[in-house]
Amino acid sequence: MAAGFTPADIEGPLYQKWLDAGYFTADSDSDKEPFCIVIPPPNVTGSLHIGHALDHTLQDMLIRMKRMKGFEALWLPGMDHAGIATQNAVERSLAEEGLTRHDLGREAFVERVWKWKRESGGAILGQMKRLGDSVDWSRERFTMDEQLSTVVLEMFKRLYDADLIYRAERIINWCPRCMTALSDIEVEHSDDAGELVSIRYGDGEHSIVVATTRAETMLGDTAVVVHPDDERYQHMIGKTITLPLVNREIKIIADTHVDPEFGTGAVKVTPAHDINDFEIGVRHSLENLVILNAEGFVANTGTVFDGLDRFAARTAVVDALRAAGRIVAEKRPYMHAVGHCQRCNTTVEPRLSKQWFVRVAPLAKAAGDAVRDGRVKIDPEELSPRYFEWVDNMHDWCISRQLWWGHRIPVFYGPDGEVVVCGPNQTPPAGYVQDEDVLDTWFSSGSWPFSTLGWPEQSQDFAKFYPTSVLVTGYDILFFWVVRMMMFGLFATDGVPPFHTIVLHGLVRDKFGKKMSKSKGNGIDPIEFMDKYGSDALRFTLARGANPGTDQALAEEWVGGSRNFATKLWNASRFALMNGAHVDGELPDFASLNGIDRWILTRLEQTISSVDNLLESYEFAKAMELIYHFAWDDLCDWYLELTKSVFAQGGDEAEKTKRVLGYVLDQLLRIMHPAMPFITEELWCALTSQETLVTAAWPTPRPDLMDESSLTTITKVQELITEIRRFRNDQGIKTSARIGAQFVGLDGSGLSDYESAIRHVTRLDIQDENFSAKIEIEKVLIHFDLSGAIDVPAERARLTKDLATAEKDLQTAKVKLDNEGFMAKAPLEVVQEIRARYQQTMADIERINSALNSLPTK
RNA sequence: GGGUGCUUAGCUCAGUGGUAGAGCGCCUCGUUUACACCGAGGAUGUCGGGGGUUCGAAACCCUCAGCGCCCA
Repeated sequence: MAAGFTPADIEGPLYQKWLDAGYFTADSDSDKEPFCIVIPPPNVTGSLHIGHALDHTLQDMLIRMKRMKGFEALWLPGMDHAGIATQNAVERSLAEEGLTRHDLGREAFVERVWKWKRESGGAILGQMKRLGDSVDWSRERFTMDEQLSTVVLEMFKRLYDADLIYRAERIINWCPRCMTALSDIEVEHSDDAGELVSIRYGDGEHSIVVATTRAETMLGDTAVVVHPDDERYQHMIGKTITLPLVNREIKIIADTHVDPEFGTGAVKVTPAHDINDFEIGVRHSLENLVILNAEGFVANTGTVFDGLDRFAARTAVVDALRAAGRIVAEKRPYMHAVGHCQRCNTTVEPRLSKQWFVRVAPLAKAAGDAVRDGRVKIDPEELSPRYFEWVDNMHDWCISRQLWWGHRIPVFYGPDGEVVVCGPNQTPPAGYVQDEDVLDTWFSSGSWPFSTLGWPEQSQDFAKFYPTSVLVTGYDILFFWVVRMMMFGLFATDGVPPFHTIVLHGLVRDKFGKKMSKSKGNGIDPIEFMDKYGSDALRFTLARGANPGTDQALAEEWVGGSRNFATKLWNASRFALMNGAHVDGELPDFASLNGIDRWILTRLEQTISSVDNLLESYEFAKAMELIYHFAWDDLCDWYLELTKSVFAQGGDEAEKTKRVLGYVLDQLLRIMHPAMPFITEELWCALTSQETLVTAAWPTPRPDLMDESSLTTITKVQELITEIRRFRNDQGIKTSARIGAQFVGLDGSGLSDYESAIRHVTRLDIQDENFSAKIEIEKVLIHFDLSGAIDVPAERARLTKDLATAEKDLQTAKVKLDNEGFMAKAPLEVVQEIRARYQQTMADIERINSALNSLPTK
């Protein structure tokens, strides 16, 4: 084994070895119980960011553990085609050649996108290999694959036939730059500085003041609305008023939707450009005037503003109103929520247009019920209100996208407006023309858990692995994707939810807990960290920070710390092998082992059992914490140190310890493997001379290897050693200096078996002399050979400090025991514990006092 | 505006009724053949403020303050 651990030397070759051996390839023919996770498909244009690294680490941990537990484990990889993002990317490269997609035409453009995908898409797949993802590459899927595209047709047809897809003229979110409709979730809201302008409509008695942040929309106003009970406007309801600049008469209507307390209590209504106004318009049969074209320019108003873009028009309209004396108030900046296109950040325009929609009410209800009645669990449970809030209030889903890259809507229009929807293998009547638009990307990724497994065919994969087991993703895409999979899965497979558990993790933030963003420049590149510290270190750091459903801060130092941990494990294994640790068959008879061996085996059993429980309940951080402390504290700091004297003495005792050490490492590496697959594989193969840890068995409980009493005994040994070290430290004795000492009373403490181990780690030699310095540590009297040079003040300070601590503890216990309420009402168990603590502390105080009194006075 | 979290050591975070914890950082000492990416020892908290429940509260309830997220 190399003296130092260099991740880069082992990671690539090990991953290749795993691929060559086919360990990750699932067998749908096997008798093993299935365990399946489908990957949240990353965007084909994307690369691995730190959020993926976290998401994949957790999924890989579950998959690797289940594989070791003997499940037929399938982790299915793939990507989505990211309609808008991909089309944007290819259009950008076309623009460099001075071309637009229209120059190429639809067919050539789509071919161009495929070419781009082959050459530049899917960079993330190689990065997943760096991370060690144990995905089944033979089953890799892409949402634009032929099979998955067929599923899209099938789903569209079935939903349409079930009256769950319809076409309608509605207000949708329109991106004037991407030139397409967006669904609600593709719009991000932020509080922006805008303006609030109050405008007087009408004159004198017959006038009303309305306020707006979008003055240009007044060109499309078709009404002013007030609350029916608002006394200020009673005389005007039902009349008309003249719209300034346009000189059009618009109605004054009453609707309870208006909040009379807000502003003037009167609201201008632009039904074609605002969702709330649209709904009012429907209730009152108002005319919808579209005053902006697809590019966001004012059009068809017959005013001087035609041809201005919407922001220029806003200024121009306000100027014109001001000139006409119609501006009552102007407030700038006025902070208000503005929607932006998720992909290009352009301000989204609510726009009336004809689109295809999914009628979500019944689907969303089914998705909500599946969680409500417990068929699907959300972990952690505290996040389910967010899920319910969404599914219970979901609006119909606009699925049309005015793009060329994606699944073209399988609807054909006849010469007389007939509508025909074609499923797979169906062709439209002659002369019918297909809808120009494509479907939202989420429409295909909503089918991901079953489309990737071969549905609607009863394929072997589908039969074996559907429903999948758990879905692991960030809580931030609960609405984007998880809800859609739930709706589609329940619909497509007759009420079978696509997974039984949804595991939600949080976001990775910077070291100060701030959200990472391009503008702040505080982003973290996982590849850089893998280069510097190794994949295992990054994975362990992320897993250790993954408390259920909560965000985690990540700093380079933390990853460095995990690298240190990996190195520690490497060195400990090297030490073990150098000392002949090995694994061969069963352990020596447990009862014949010394207390130190029994202790480490007991601690190992406890650790295995807790780690298993924690991983099974998705408590990744806590599991990693236990592993870290068992490996570093129990194994390295104590067990390896205490066994050094055993190895030094050799003989039968040492032979047994070699086997125990080998066993402990073997088991530890197994439970660490899901989190740190590379280093554990390397070390385990060196230790056991076996082929791979990837398919080795996960540890099962071994109550026969537990001895609770060893915990108490070794804790006493540890306390004694710590006290001796403290004494040496306070006395200024060098760690390396060997000094003479005699132990008196080890027998009485039941620690005589450990004398040589204690002497070894505390570097105390036996000398058959009478020493002047006598120090009592714990209950053991230790005579030190300090050549008469004991540092009395230092020792007095040490003991005085101990005394103060003990007295404080005594006081705390005494207060409780003197409290009648406590004695009467506290559980007997607790009372006994406090009583024992009281007696122990009394004894300590006595001991310390006696030690203080025996110190020389000068 | 509606919902929902959070506030514990210098920093980032665990801790759902019984003597306040971890990692990193900090201080002192140290090359004792696994490891200086290390070892040994040490310091550090009116658990956001105020009330209440309880024998006992960081934890449960009320309230105030500050910060965050989601949805309007």
